[in-house]
Amino acid sequence: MADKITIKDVARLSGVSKGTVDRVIHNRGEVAKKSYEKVMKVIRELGYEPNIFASMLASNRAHEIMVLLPEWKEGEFWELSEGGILRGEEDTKPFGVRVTRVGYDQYDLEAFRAACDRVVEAAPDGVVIAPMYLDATLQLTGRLREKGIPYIFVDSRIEDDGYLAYYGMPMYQSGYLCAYLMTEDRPGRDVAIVRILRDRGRISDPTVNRRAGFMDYMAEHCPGSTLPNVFIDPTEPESIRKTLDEFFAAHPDITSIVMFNSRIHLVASWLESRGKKGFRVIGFDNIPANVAALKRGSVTMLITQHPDEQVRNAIKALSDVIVLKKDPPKKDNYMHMDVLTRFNCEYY
Amino acid sequence: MADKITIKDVARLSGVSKGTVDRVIHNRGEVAKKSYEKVMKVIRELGYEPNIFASMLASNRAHEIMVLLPEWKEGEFWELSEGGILRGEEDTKPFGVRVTRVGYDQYDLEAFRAACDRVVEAAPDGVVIAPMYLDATLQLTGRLREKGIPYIFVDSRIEDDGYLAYYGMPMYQSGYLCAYLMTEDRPGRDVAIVRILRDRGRISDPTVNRRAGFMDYMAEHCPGSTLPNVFIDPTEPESIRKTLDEFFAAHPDITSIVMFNSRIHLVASWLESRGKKGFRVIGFDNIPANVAALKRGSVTMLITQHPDEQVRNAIKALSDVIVLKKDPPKKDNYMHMDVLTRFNCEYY
DNA sequence: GTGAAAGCGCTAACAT
DNA sequence: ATGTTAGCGCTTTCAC
Repeated sequence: MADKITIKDVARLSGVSKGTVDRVIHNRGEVAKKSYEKVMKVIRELGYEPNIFASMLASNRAHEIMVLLPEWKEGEFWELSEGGILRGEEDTKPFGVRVTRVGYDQYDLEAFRAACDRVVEAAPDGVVIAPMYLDATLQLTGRLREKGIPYIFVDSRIEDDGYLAYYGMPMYQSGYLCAYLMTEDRPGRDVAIVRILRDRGRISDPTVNRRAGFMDYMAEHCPGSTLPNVFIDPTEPESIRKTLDEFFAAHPDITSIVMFNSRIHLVASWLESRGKKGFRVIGFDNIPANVAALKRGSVTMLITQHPDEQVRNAIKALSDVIVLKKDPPKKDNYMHMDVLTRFNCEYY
Repeated sequence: MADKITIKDVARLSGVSKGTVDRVIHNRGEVAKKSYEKVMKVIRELGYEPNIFASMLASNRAHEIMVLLPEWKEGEFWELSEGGILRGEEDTKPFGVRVTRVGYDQYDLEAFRAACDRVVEAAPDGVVIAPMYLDATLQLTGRLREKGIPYIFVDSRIEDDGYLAYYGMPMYQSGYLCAYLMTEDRPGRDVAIVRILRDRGRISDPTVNRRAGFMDYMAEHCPGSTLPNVFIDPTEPESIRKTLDEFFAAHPDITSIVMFNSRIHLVASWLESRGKKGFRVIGFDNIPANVAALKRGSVTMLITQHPDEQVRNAIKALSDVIVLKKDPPKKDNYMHMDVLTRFNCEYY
């Protein structure tokens, strides 16, 4: 093994027993201040590092990480996170970590609260949270902090400085990038912004910042372009057709289309059904329907967020802190924004 | 802990001692066929899984993974791999794995051979190889196989089916993608292909396939474009200027430039020195000079390969096999090709 | 060919 | 408040 210094050495050199050293290491109290300091000094001088194998073996204790994410139906955005849970599980299983999934209906505040209760009750060793409701999340994190349970945010982040880390996408930047990709090499054109009728309930629309980034880029670089909005209702396929028919009849010159959430495939379907070609269509997130449309050529580019990597990294980071007692990682981690086209989407 | 079945249980139920069970598990021989089968049967029935903590603790043995990569100067392509070594080291250190770097001059066959010898002599538990010379690499892998040492290729791969895995970029596809990005939305134009005078010695030019992908895409989608080549000598700044001056004087209409290796920054510098604007310039690899040019706007896009992730994944995969006795991973792993623009390059 | 036994370094319950 | 001790599950001599 790397280190030869054991708890026994520390005990001998500080003139106490192994038991006392163990108490010091784990802050279990019941130690005279004097011994405590003596032991700490020796540990520092010797550069003692505990042997996690021996530790795990002796304590014979499993750790649990809970992952609090929205439930999903097949093909939806949050399904992408599933792979991250699996990978996170694989990464940390050798350390005796069990990963438990707690789901909730993201449109139902009470469901979110109930899920939070389940988490607090289970008192795991760490929690990964995709925060959906501000107040409820704050209540949760408050209770976790009381219990000394570390938590990491993914997807979005709330104003709460007790979190161990955050893994997410720079939303504003993603909108800025999107505008660049839309207009680079075809400046001066108008762009249709397709939006959906506001989601019920969710406390805040995370795509607001993305839209802001887009608008800012356009204002700076393409001040002449107009950017009409059109609203569709994703739950009403019939109305989508009608709405888009009317909109594009009224704007016959527009050949650039953007959507800031993961529903660009709806636009792609409409374009295909109307036999429209030559559009530049950019959307977000590599959900299966979007990738399929990308491959068919009815979506030009997708900018992706990788909820799977966010979750995987979050689980790994928690495990490192809990099991290996590593120092907390970098707090705010902005993941890469990948540009997918039909010719590189296979590899994500 | 997850499993409650220990070697003791297995021993009891198969009517032998722990010692014998251990011999069976590790194929140490010295076991009567009869006992062997009995033990195996019980292991299977009980679903026994060894406790790696206990195992690591008792054997008290460190593992070593050697990483055989080209040496680099600051800012060069292979410097990017360094981060991957570090991350791989972090990932596997908790398992008692030591990662050792063995460098060689990639332009010197004898240096490569010497590095190979050093690896074989050290007899590590696993090796990561960026194969530079076909024959010498085959000799190395032959010797490793004799010793039962697993190895993983990164960057490129040679015809040798004994490798445990390969992590690399789909070169042909990357050229295809490159052509798409170059011509999408600006079809029909000519493209200048800047190449460097052939590298000394390296057995094969890995960008050959990339160029083939590019040419194929162009032939299929832009048959009218001509694609003149111009050769520069990266070691002679003065000659680069002269060569490009002459070339673009002779081709005044060309505003699209591509390079298939990591030297696109040389073109960017020339464009800047001549005050040329409005070019579409695409190159490969996010080495610092290229990223800087991207940010300055003199390179339009970079397609990146991520040698760091390749190396990191390779180290992790080896460690999993060596320490955790996991099944060998998926053999051929093609990494994502990322499209970098000035607005998302910060996040890689 | 096989079993017995002494650890590996740490934890935790129990003495003191 | 501190020392002692019996394991945790596996590996590895060493006898037989």
